[in-house]
Amino acid sequence: MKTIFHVDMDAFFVSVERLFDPSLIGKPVVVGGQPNERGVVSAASYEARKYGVHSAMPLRTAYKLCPQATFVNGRPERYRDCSKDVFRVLGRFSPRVEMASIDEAYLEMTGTQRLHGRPLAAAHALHEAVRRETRLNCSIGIAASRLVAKVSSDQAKPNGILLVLPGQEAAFLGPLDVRRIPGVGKVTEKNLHALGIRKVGDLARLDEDFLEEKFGKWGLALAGKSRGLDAGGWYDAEIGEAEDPKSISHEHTFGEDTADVEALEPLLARLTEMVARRLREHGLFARTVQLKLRYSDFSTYTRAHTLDHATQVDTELLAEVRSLFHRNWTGRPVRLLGVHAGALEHSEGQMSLLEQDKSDRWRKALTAIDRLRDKYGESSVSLAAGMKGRFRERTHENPAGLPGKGPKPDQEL
DNA sequence: TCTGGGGTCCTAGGACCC
DNA sequence: TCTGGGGTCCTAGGACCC
Repeated sequence: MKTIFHVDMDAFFVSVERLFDPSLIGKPVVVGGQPNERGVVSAASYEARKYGVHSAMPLRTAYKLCPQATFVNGRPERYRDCSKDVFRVLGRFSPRVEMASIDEAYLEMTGTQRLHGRPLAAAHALHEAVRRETRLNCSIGIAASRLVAKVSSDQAKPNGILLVLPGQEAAFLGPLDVRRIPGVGKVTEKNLHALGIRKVGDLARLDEDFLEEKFGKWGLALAGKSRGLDAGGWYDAEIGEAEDPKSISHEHTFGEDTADVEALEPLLARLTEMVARRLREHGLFARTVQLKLRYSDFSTYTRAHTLDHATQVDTELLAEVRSLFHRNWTGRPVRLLGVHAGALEHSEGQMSLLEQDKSDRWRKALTAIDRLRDKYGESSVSLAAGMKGRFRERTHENPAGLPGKGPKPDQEL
């Protein structure tokens, strides 16, 4: 019988912010941005949740519900650093740790009894080690499947530990709302309610054929989940087997919608450069490029193109992105632009010797540029011709968008 | 309510091939 | 040309997660 831990950090972003600013402790805190900004809540403290604030809620709504809350901009680097600290602690409890997101992890604890004791004892030791070494609280769910471990950590919140004994899965899940099952969101919940299915137990009692008829493949998975099974896909994978990403994307919502090409083009270039850079970091090449356009009325369009060879070169990707943009943009004001790379491969695929040589030289040049950007900031080198002299992107390192130390801004290759 | 940004997985239709 | 059927690739969109 397997023993799996699901470790979930409590109000992670809020807790990290409180490490840096203890005056936030005990107060309603909203992480995600300022109340007058476009954006949504990334995390809310328990004090703010009392007023109905929750993650994914528009910031403006959160402000109406809880104007006395302190609104904090998210600082992803901080969260990544803290996440790594947590990961290091977890690594001492099992060689098989998988960060499922920035604030949650699965641990394969099967066969660790001799080293760490029985599951509950190990969980208490882990909880204490995390608290002591990161000053952050977490909740831990223990079960024989990923699914039940995850649901039980959720039930254990905040700051708790919950073990579901093998054989007790159905009894544990039965009384819970269907919404507690990972993968059941607003839409599926509504569809299930329409059929009179409200509790996981209702789901478990149903015939698999009925669920398959109503929901297709998803219905079968649902039947398994209602019984606590890790049926299908990622759930069945071994814990801690790192896989390559399947896609890499960046998108940005403008503070105000714009139809100004002098704003749209440079953003496309910057998003593409960020995507290309991450492709190189992973050693991956993209065969499909996708543009995302969102207009003022929130209508959203994606347009993709598959290349004849995979690439990680900024200019090749940008040429495609720009072409997609100009073929599809209606000229109306744009709310959001996004660049997405998919069909990722480990090499460019078949190429002539000449092309290969060109590609190698590109890779070397771009990798050198990546190092420059590490040193001097994202804005120090740009391939975006559209940016020349007209547009200075503001960056973290260079908040005023001014030319700084190091190489001249907007240097072209 | 006036709706971010990074992902994953699934569906469905059409093109194309055998 | 009135026309089958399966497999695979490509594209667009949507549900869902944190």
